[in-house]
Amino acid sequence: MALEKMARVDQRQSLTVVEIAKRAGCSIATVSRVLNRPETVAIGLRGRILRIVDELGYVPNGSARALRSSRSRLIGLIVPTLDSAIFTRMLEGLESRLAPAGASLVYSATGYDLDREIRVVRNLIEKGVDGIVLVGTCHRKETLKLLREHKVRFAVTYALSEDDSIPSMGFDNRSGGALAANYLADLGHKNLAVIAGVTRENDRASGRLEGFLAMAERRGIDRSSIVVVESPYEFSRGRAAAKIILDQNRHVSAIFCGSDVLAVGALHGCKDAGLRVPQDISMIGFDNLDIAEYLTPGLTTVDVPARVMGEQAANYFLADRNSLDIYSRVELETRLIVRESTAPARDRQ
Amino acid sequence: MALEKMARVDQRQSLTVVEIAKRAGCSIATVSRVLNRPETVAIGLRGRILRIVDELGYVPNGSARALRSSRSRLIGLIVPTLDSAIFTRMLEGLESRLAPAGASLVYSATGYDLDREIRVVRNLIEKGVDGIVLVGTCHRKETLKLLREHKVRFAVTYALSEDDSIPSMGFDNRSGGALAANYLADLGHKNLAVIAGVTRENDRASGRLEGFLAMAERRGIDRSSIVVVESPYEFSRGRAAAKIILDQNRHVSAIFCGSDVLAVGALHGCKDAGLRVPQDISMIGFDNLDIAEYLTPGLTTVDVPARVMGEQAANYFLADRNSLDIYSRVELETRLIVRESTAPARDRQ
DNA sequence: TCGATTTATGAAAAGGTTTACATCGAGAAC
DNA sequence: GTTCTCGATGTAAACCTTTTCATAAATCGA
Repeated sequence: MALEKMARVDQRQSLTVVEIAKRAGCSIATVSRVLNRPETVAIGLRGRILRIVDELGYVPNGSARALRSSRSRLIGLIVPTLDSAIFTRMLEGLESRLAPAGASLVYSATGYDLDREIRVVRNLIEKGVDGIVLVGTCHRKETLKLLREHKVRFAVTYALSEDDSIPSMGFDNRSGGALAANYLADLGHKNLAVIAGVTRENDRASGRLEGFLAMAERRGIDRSSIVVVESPYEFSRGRAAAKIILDQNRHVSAIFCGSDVLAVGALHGCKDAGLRVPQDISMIGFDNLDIAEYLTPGLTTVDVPARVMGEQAANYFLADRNSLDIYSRVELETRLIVRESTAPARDRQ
Repeated sequence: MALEKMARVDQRQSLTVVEIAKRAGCSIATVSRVLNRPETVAIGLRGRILRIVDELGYVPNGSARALRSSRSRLIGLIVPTLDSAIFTRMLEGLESRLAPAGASLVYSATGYDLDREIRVVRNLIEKGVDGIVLVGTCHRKETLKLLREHKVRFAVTYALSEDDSIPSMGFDNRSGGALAANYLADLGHKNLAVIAGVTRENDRASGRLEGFLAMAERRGIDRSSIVVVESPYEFSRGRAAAKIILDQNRHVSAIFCGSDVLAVGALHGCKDAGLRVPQDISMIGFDNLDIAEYLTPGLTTVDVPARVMGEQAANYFLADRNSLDIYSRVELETRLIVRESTAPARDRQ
C-alpha cells in the first residue's frame, strides 16, 4: 500500500508522453504524432489519445520538444526601449499574429546601445529562439555574424535595408522627414528648426533628419540656416531642446521633431517661451502616437505603420522555408497627418 | 581528403560541449562546470576552456540546458494589453532586473479576457517558463490550477492578494480611489462623476471605483448621487463617456477617471462641451503616466508604482527557494500627484 | 609518514521529445 | 493469387546538457 502511494507520487512528478502512451495502449511515437500532425493517425486512436491528454491535463515539455526538433516557437524582439509607445505598437502587432500560431515573444531592450545588442542577441540565441526582430539597419558586425553563424532567421524593422540579404519590413525614414519639410515649405515656412533624435548609430534618427534637410534644400531653404538640435526621446529633453532653439533663434517659425515624444516636450517648450502653437510657431512630430490626436493643439505628425510592421514581421517568421522570399521585404509608407499644430507662416521680423 | 572535408562540415553543423571538451582535452562535465559554476574548476583548465569557448563562439543550447536542469531562465509576463503605457512601465522594470541575471521575458497579452488567459498560461507552461507574472487578483480557477499543478512560480501585480498563498507585489486599488475622492472632497466638490474602467472581472477597476465611492460617502457625499460610467481604456471612450456625463448632468463639478488614458479623453470631452478644466470642472486620473505632466492642463492623478512592481516581481522570481518568503509580498503605496486639472469647487447652480 | 579529508576531474545516466527506419496489414493492380 | 503500394503504427536513436557517483590526486593533522 505504501508502495502504491509512492508510485502514484512518482507519476504525478512529471506526466510525460510515456504515461499517455501507456494509457492509450500505443507507442509514444503515436502520441507525438497526434500532438504534431494529427491527420497522420487513425481517427479512433487519435480521439482516444486526445481524450486522455485532456483528462490528465498533459502539457508537452517545450524544452524537450525544442531540443529534439530545434524549433522553440519563440521569437525574440529586440528594441531600444519600450518607453516610447511606438515600439509597443509593433510589439502588439507581432504578438497578435504570433499567439494564434502558438508562438511566443521574448522581449529584450538595448537602451540604444549596440554593444548591449550583441549580448542580447547571444542570449536570445542561447534561449533557442526561432527568429529575431531587430530595429533599424545599423548594427555591429558581430551581431550579424552571430545571427548568421547560428542560422537564426532575423529581420529588420522601422527601416528598409539596403542590403538585399537582410529581410526588412519597414519604411523609408528619409521620405518621412521629407514629408514634413515639404509640408512646412508649402505653408511658407522659411526659418526652420529640427529637434532630431540622437543620430549617432541610429539610422532612423539620422534618416529622418537627412530627409528633412534634403527636402528643405530642394524647396529652396538654405540647409545651413536650419537649426538642428539632437536629444534623446524624452518629454523633458524635447522641452529643453525647444528652449535652446527659441533662445537662440527667436525668428524660427516651425520645428520638426524626430518623434512625437520630443514634440510633446517641444510644445511645452514653446509655451514656456510664451509662443502659441500654431499661431506663432508650427510643430510637426513623427510616429503618430495615439496621444498625438489628443494633445492641445492636436499634433501634425508623420504616421508610421508600426503595428503593420509587427504583423508583417510575424508573417515572415511564421512562413515556412519555401515561401520565405514572399515575406522577406515589405515596404510600407509614411503619411503626413495634418492636425492643428501647423499653420501657414506669418510674416515676422 | 573528401572525408576530411565532410568531417569539418559536420563540426560546423553544431558546436557542442563535446567539441569544446575535445579541444581542451577534458571531459564534457568539466566544460559544463566551467559554464555554470566556474569556481569549482582549477584556474588553469578553466581559463583554457573559456578561451576555446570564446574563440569558437560557442553558445550553449538553452533547450538542452532547460530540459536537463528544468530551469529555462524564461519568465512569462501576462498582461491585458500594452496599449496603455502603464503595463509597459512594469515590463521595463521587470526586464531591467531580469536581463542582468541572464533571464528573459516572454510577453503575452490577454485582451482582458480571462478565458484567453488560461490558454496563455498553458502555452507559457509548455514553453517551460520558470515563473509567470499576472495582473490583478481575479483569475479563473483553472488558471491557478494549472499554475499549481505544474509547480510554476507565479505572482500577482497591480493589486494585493487577499489569499496569503498567492504572492503579490502591488498596491491597494481602493486606497487609490479613496485618495482621489478625499482630495475632491477637500476641494469642496459635491457633484461627482466617475469614468471607471470596465469593472466586470477586473479587480483593479472595481477596486478603484469602490474605494472612490466609499470615501466619498465617508466625506458626506451621497453615494447614489455620483454618476458612474464604465468604459474601456481608450482615449475615444473617455471622451465619449465625458460627453454622456455632461449631457445628463450639467452640474457635475469633478470627474474621477479610472486611468489616465480615460482622463485624456475626458479632458477633450469637457472641451467639446465648452467647459474649462479646472475652472469649470476638475479632473483626476489614475496611473500617473509620463504624459500626464505634459497635458494641458497638467493632469492631477494617482501615481502607481508600476516600475517598482516589475522590479519587485523580478526579485521574487530571481530569488532562490529559501529566501522566497522575503519577496513574496510587497505592499506599495499610491500617492496623489496634484497638477493643474483640479481646483476648488465653485458654487454653481 | 600514514590515514583521513578535501578537491579536481571523468564516466555515464537522465531529462522528454521527435523522427528515421522498420514492420505489418490491407487494398490495388495485374 | 501474387506482388506492390500505401497507410498506420512501433522501435530505437538522437538532440545537448546537467548532475550523480566514482576515482584520483592533493592536502592535512597527527
